Amino acid sequence: MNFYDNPKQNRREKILHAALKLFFKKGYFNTSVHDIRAEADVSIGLVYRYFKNKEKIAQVVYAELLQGMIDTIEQIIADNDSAHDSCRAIIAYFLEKTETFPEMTDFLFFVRHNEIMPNGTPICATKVPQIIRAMVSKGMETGEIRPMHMAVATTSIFGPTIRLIQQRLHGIIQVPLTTFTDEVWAAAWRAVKAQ
Amino acid sequence: MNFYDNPKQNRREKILHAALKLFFKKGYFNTSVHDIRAEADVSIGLVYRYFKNKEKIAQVVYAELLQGMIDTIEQIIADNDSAHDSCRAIIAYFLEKTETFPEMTDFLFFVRHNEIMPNGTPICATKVPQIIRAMVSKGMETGEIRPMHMAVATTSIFGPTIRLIQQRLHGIIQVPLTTFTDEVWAAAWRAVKAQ
DNA sequence: GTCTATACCACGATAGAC
DNA sequence: GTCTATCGTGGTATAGAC
Repeated sequence: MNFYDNPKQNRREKILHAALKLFFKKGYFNTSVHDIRAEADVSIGLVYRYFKNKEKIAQVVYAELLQGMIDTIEQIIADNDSAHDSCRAIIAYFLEKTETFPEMTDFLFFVRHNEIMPNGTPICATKVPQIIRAMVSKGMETGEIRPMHMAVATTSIFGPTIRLIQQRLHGIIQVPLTTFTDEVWAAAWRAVKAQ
Repeated sequence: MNFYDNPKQNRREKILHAALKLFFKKGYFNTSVHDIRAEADVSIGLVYRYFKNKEKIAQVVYAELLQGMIDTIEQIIADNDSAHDSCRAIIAYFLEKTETFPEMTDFLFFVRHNEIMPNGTPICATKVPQIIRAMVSKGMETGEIRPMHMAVATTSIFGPTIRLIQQRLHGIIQVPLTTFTDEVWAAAWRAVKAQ
């Protein structure tokens, strides 16, 4: 159980919640530890009792969000036996999460981790691309997906979805992304499916 | 003539050059005005003589980079008479620019403008999407592109390219993106072309 | 136009009581 | 575990000489 879906809310989780909320709203560098303290309604001393410094807060937020995404993606891949079905389910998950929990997709896809966490990320940021590549690679071997560069295949499948999310978070798109799930999936699949 | 392709380099342009270089390397918030001063080899007083504050520097950098991109895209659209050709040329331009001038695509596509420029962007950030939409819209009317939601069409065409750029800038992709131009274009076109 | 010196303050982080 | 009070630094911005 991660901090972001814990209704009990002990103080440590309240701090993480407050931090993510403010990072999303104002950005990491425009958010002071005092802001987090106030939002979480605890004292400044307590924040530093639980977390060594501000960067560490971001690292923990990041690690837990990422783990949640990895778990979901791995579960999806385990539950589906074609690349086709796995990809479709992952796209649906990304779009739906952006509507219900935009802080998550924003933080994982668009926050500049190198800038806010110069001292190495605990979990390798390339874990998700790795899992995705393995799944797509298998899809190519079985003949579902046409032979192409791995980088082109993965970005052709997920790039449109991620760009939709970016535009939605920027306010360029004003309707729920779930409206587009079927259509964006169909287009992505046309791009990569074997002839 | 914009600051970034001016070989003469008067002092104002040197400051803008230095700022963009450091924003790309360390990020806006990790770059102090003193850093910019040192990189441009001018005094701190001079920086503040030319620019009201740090945010203003970012605004000018942004406005000039964006204008350069808008000019190029408009030129491409004027030079080509099908959406097919225009899109291909724009994708080639994005990929090539990322190799020769990564600071540009990084700043325009992935910098969080709301965070570093809370006081309104001078040029509307949505100008490029507008131009793109008009061009794609025309392509739909002429029957080149299949009828679909505009947001899905544009992201299906350019999303893969933009995601490739993001991964390249993050070091996930280690070969020049121009390697993929033909392949990523072909895939994007399969996604949207009329049956 | 260009420089040096410095004011000012917000913020990250710590000390230490309870 | 939780709090209040406070320190020190780094960074934005200005003053004012040349």
